[in-house]
Amino acid sequence: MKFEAITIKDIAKALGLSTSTVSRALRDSYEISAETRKLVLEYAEKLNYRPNPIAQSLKEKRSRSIGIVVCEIANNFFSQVINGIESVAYNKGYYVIISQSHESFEREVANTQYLASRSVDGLLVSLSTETTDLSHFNKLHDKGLPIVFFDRITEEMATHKVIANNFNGAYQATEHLIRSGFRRIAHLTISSHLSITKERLAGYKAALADHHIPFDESLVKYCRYGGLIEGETDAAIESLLKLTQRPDAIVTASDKLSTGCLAALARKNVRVPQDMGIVGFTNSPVTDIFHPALTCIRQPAFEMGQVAMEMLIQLIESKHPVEKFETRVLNTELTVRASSTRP
Amino acid sequence: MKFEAITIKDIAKALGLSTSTVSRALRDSYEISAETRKLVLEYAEKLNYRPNPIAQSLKEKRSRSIGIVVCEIANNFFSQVINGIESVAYNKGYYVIISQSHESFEREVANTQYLASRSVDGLLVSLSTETTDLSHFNKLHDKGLPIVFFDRITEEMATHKVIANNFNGAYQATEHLIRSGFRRIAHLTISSHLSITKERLAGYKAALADHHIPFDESLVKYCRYGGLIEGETDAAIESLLKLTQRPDAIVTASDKLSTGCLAALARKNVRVPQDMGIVGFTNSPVTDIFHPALTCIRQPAFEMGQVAMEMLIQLIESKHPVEKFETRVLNTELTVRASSTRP
DNA sequence: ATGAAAGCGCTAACAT
DNA sequence: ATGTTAGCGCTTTCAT
Repeated sequence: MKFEAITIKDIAKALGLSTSTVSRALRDSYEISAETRKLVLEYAEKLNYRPNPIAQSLKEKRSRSIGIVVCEIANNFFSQVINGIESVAYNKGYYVIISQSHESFEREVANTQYLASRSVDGLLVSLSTETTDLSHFNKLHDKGLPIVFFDRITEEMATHKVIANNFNGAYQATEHLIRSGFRRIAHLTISSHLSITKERLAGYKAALADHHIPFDESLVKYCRYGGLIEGETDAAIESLLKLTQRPDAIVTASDKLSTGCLAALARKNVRVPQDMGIVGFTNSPVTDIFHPALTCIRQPAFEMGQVAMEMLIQLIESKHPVEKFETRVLNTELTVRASSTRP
Repeated sequence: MKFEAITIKDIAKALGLSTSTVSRALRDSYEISAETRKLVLEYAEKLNYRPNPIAQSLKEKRSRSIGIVVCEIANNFFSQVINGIESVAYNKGYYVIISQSHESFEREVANTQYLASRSVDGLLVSLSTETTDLSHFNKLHDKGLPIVFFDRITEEMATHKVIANNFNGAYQATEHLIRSGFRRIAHLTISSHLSITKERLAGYKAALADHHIPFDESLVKYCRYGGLIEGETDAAIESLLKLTQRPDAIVTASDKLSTGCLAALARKNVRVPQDMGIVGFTNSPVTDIFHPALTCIRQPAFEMGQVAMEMLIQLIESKHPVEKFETRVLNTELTVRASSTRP
């Protein structure tokens, strides 16, 4: 009997009404007298009555809460996305439950299951790097659970999606390096089957092609766990530096890879930008105090969260099954700093 | 009828048993025949039956979930604490619901209320900078909801707490600057009534005193929102630089203040460490690539999360009301880098 | 060892 | 306009 919370029953008893009348008054039903409503509302207010969301969920099979499935919150990009999601959710009266997979497929599945069993009204998902099998999402989606994918999306499911313009971002980054005089540009990126990896790789290749620089497979290094694992980035950088034709610049595809790259190069006494130019995808708020200040591609993370949440609410609150799905593509932004400026 | 999830009823019907028998078999009650249990368990397994946690919560008034109340997750320290919490929670079968106050008292209250109404079994709390009134926690605590405070704690409530050794951390930071030859050391810190602020200020003062440096009130600058608000840090740094006796070093008390300070000084063309030494409290994983590399006091954030969660579980699972409370103090770690090294 | 039934807090169909 | 009642999925007391 932990919380002697006030229930509808208490109010009903005190006011000599039935629980249903109280419930209706609280829910602002039309078939209620103004008088009774006022009475109930005032009394409820006085007692600071709060409906028990658990009971509501059990009854209504909905919870006015949504689940987020991401790999990490200790990550500038994702924590900013989450803030965007929350800003919309808060205004619309939805609660947000965050879960982290730590890039583990197994954890992603477990989290998804848990969220579903908690009757979340919808899911906002960015896939883990290990995920190739989508059946845990597909099953729920088929049963009618609204899902919106963001950032790391999949083509296998027909639903709303939001991504940054990764192609353009990588294109811009690469082109900027080329225009700054770099010629042998490497690409340090994440797991090869993530959507963002493919999109960024394509942008990188396109920029090279448009500037008549031949694509060299050996200059693309994949970090399966995006630098999350100890030594992953160092190993990749090491192998780039060992190439007989060492690159003179790197486009890094994620937050952790960008910072990991700067750190690894510093350790190897490779000077940036003199010996190696860098442009990185990152949403770090402190790129300007890096050594050197990091030229970066920034994703509109907060906005992505907002858009994703709005799309999800649209799906949740739509009267009719939504048939037409949209993939919103948000622009990235290049900020030039010292790390890509040829001396 | 979103999730046609299998219920106990379905199993009962299919097996020609009553729901109570099925429930007992599932819960491994002693008063059940081995045969029936086996039958039920196998069938449940086959159908991939999952008990509905919402129904369980409603019934049992517990949820095997705990709530986290923090100001921000887009913060190295807190996201690391959360990871520590999760690591323990996951192993012990607890689910974690994270809420952010964004340093707003109102949001903190709303979040707390929501978590409580969601029947969380306990709360892990780090106070918002605006919070002075603790009645939202006190009411719940009085009703028996276990609460453990971490980092930004309160003396007003008798319960388990975990903090870093903020006094020592600040003492070490200050003493290190003194030993490095700095003499006029400022302290850039957070809201004055936060526990961490007081503890750190005391450590700072003690180090000055022990080294016979007079304490100067004008060298302590408070940022109400810990640098979360635009321009807050800049204004504080500005006012330090305007002093007729300008400081030659600063001890910064938080992540955002440390990075904000470096950025502000760079903008003002104040060279670090030549014109200004810096030691900062921060859990940023990238202090080594800052310009200059930042000497810092690191808090054992992950461990703090683990300890807090263990304490909370102890409270939750204790058969008898816990009477004896503990405040665990975890050691901080000073790492010396360029920002505090007199040239 | 098993079943029947009540009840957690709420909503809604069905009376009146 | 209001009350009665059933039921969401589960656990648990009380019968048998």
